[in-house]
Amino acid sequence: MSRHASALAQKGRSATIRDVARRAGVSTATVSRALAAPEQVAEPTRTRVFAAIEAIGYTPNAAARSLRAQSSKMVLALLPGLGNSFWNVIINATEEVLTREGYGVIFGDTRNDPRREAHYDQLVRGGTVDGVLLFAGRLPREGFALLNETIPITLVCNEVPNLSNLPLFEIDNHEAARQMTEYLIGRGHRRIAHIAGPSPNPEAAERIRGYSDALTAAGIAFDESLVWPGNFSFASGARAAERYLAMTDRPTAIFAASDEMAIGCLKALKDAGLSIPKDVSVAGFDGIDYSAMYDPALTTIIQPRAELGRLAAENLVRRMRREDMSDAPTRTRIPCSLVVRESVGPPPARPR
Amino acid sequence: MSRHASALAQKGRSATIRDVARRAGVSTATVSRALAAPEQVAEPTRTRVFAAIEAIGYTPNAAARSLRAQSSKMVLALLPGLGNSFWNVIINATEEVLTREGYGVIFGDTRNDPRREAHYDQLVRGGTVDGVLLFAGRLPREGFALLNETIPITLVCNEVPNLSNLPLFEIDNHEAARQMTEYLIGRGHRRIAHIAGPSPNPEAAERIRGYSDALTAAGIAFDESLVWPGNFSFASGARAAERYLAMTDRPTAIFAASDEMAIGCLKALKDAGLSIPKDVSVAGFDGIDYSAMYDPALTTIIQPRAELGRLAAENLVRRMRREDMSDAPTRTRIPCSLVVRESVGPPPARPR
DNA sequence: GAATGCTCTGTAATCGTTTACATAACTGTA
DNA sequence: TACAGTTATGTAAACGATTACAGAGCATTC
Repeated sequence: MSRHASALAQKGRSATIRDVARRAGVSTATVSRALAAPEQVAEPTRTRVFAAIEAIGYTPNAAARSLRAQSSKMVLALLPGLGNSFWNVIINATEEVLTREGYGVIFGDTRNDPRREAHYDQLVRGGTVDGVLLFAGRLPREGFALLNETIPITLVCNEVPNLSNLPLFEIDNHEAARQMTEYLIGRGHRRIAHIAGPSPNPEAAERIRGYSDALTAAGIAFDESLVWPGNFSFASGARAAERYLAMTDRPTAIFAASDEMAIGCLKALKDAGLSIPKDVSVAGFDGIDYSAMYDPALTTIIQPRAELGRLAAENLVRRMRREDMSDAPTRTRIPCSLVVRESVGPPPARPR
Repeated sequence: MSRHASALAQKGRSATIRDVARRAGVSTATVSRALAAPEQVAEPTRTRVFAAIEAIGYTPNAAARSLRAQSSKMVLALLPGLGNSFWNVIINATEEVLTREGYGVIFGDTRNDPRREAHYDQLVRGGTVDGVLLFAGRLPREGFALLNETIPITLVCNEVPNLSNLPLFEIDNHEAARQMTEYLIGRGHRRIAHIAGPSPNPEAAERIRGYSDALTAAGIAFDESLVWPGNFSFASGARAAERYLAMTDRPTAIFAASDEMAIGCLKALKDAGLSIPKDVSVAGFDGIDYSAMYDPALTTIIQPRAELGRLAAENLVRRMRREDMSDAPTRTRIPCSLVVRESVGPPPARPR
């Protein structure tokens, strides 16, 4: 017996269910059952089986299991940029939930590259994954094979135009942006600029709408020239700062659609010798970890990122397990909060 | 024919190699060969096969392929904390390389949790992955089944005590820390504190050694009470700041073993009313994106993170492909650079 | 004592590929 | 013409699990 085990080890081949069955003196069916439904096998047999498993050091082969069971217990999480710190917490939370529920997670990033898109497409169509968590705003060309609805897909923080019938978890971007703008107005600002997110992004558009609606509600005319383009990056925040500095009739507050842009802008402003919030107020959006560490600490909207990730993952799990077959296009909006810190103050007294 | 295809679609079953073979009027072997080694199948046949594949929309089943080929084309990347911004760039680079080379990546985080460790252990032993990229400093208990050397493992930025015979890619932490300390001394500092990394971490220890060696070389006595504990987090940097503020005989410079600790410290110092670098200098380590955006911008050591990730991934790929069978324990040290920014200045003039 | 039901286990088909081996159809050469 | 050497294809056996079905053994019921 032990000679056999060592022979296995030498061949580099790992133990199979047959080896376990042989050692325990039962059939492979019994071993399989002992693992999947222990209550169905008699106590003495079960003990023998587990002893054999332990002795041989057996782990079921995932490929064989997937093949037979037609399910891989794997999930694909597709992000727009793996390196962005906004996603950190969400990634963590989803990984947490999925691992707990017995799923592995494959993280991916298409970057608009057709070859990468094809790669992830294969993963879906080849049955490597049982479900997809879509963080990426843009869908691989032709909408992926995903659309065939072969496996469940859940959207997180990113509405996807051609996938409007899928469950989506996000905050109310319109409301949050409205709230922040209202707050700025409340502090006395009337000329407020907005550094927007990338234009094809529906969430960015919602934030612009919230900003604009708040202005209108306060009787302030929406001025399109105060909406500056951005793409959520530091660099685009810095570009917005340049724009600001070049102006003669400067706004008294700048509301960025992401913390990274706010910080990029802040840094450029400070480098130009301005003092925040004395000379100009800056507000962010997202509530990434750094927003609290910056000096001045950023007044921003805190997205409950962990909760978003958790809920989306749980939704996906339920659907992969067919527990939740309601295919109603549920759009779940998690409440988020405005946190007042140091980067926003009253507008500077106007020199007359 | 098309009735058949739609029948398939209706059953929800995806097309198999048999369907392709039937449609193209060849055997499954030929289809398989057309895919794996096109030059082995005659031109007209090949065209027919590809036409059939296209028409049916066939993608090989990954589980079946893995089972038969005994390899999954998947890699497990184990990190200490998925959400840490130090890893972002490295994650990106490894994902980039591995995807390009036709591998999928599963990112994981054990968090010292036995259940999670077991989960990842299964992944390795069950053949879900062909190789492991180990970013985590600590190995799952008992050293994982990994140690059986069934599949290649490559270490990144983290020496693992019981895995000293594996290829490792990192910077020269001792040299980098020595260099930074030397720089601080060069700016006139003689009383320099060090916020250390977590104590079991070999890299953290190397940095302490570099710091200490530089002091000694400059004829400054190493003072153990100036080495403060930390764990690479903002919070531990802030705790170090408290310690500093409570001192009567304060050091003139603080050298943190990570940028996050430096920033946490900086923020606490500034909140206490100190001005950096006028009142005290602060240096970081790592060169994360935020280090350049902070105010003052952080003088730090820039780790070539993308290169580290790329090299490690390429090394792993070679070994998974058996192209590089040299099992020599190669420790590759990538050079890194000190970048001078704003957070370090000369020591303040001493009041006498 | 036969019929019925229950619990436990085994037999063998199946999942969808890959690939060793066999075969067939050529080409070229002696 | 026969034989060897190519080249292109097919046949069928794996890979390692799960599971429908069947059967054995035993207790219960009429």
